Amino acid sequence: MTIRRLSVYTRCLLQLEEDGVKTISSEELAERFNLNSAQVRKDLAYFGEFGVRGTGYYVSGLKAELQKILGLDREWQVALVGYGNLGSALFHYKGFTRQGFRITVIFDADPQKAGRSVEGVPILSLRELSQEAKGRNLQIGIIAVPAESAQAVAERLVAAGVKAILNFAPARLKIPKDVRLQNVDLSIELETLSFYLAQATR
Amino acid sequence: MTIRRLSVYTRCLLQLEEDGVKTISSEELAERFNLNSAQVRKDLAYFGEFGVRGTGYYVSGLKAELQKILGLDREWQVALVGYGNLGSALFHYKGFTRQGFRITVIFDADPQKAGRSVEGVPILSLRELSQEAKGRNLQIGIIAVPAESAQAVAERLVAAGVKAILNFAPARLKIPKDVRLQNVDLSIELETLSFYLAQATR
DNA sequence: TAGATTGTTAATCGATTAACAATC
DNA sequence: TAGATTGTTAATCGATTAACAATC
Repeated sequence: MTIRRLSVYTRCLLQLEEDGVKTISSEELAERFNLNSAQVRKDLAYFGEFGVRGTGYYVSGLKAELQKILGLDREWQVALVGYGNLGSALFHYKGFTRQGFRITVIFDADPQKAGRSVEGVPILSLRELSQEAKGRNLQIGIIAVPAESAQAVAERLVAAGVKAILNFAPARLKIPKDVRLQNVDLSIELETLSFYLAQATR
Repeated sequence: MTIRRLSVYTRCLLQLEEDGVKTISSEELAERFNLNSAQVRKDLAYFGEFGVRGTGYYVSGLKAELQKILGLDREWQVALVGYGNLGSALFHYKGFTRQGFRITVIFDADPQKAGRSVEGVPILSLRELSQEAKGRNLQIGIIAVPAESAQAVAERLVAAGVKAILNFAPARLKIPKDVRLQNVDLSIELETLSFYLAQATR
């Protein structure tokens, strides 16, 4: 949860910097997100003494620190697996590139797609993932394939040396403990909403 | 958090039912998700006495109860706004329909798309959202448009009577308190991973 | 120095877990 | 009745918040 908040702070600081704001207090920062100022200070202080008593935090300084902590000060090589609607949407989403996430290779099972390339990024055959992925120094894998093939894809990504996986397939992946897995489960999000609606109409 | 877990339990029970399993104990259920059995019992007991001491929970009975609690025993009318790559991916994602979420209308700003229809669902002009949405009894809106237009879309959805919004745009939406908002933020997910990677390589 | 705001300690709150009487 | 497992109370843990000395 702290990390998610750091991510939110960072985006806010980027905006503040653009707006020409030089310093910001924990109080102001907290206000923007309905958080507690003590929580903001604690989140930040955990990673170092970034603030100046009586003044607050220097926007660009803090931004740079947080980017470093979040690993946003470097480029990450990302493999996208699955180039259907979702995969395509993720590939074209500009927010990723802006932050140093570089999708350098795409894999897809469809022979029609494999062999082509989009915006200079090659689409390779899914079956060749294991060989093709090696030597590319991939750190992150994004899984955007149907649930059935997700586990197999995950295993190949792990074999290719990927240490972090973002999974959009509605499947419970089993992967080694040293590989970090982040699931995005659309059904859970929708069901949270329908729970709320169901409660409201009773 | 409890609601998210209920959602997970439900999916598990569906699987168990298919597998012909009749009863399951909180212990077994907990094991599957690395949870504590007391937590499972507490989550369930909060909504009623669904278990049988000495036996556990009847799979199909509990499934039905949870579906009712989560509002999955009825159909929800969903409006999808934005029919780009992401919107299209969401529309074709079968997981939604399976659970009673019916996308009955799509809105898009592109005049090329407006007027067409996909799988019998009309794509209407975004500008007409306010009028067109009325009378359709929409309960849920999914926002899959660029960040710039997200706020305007949200306001129109609210005006059309939508009480729950699932937002994929990287924007902080301001909406009335009685409307439930669920954000899916892809950047935060990726940044959580890059934080982990950055830590690991130090 | 006076005012502002941090970093941090102590207090509070909520969520998770352990333990067990109730009961099938 | 004996064994199993629930629902629930009490204990524990972790995260959030309040308070304040340190200090710019």
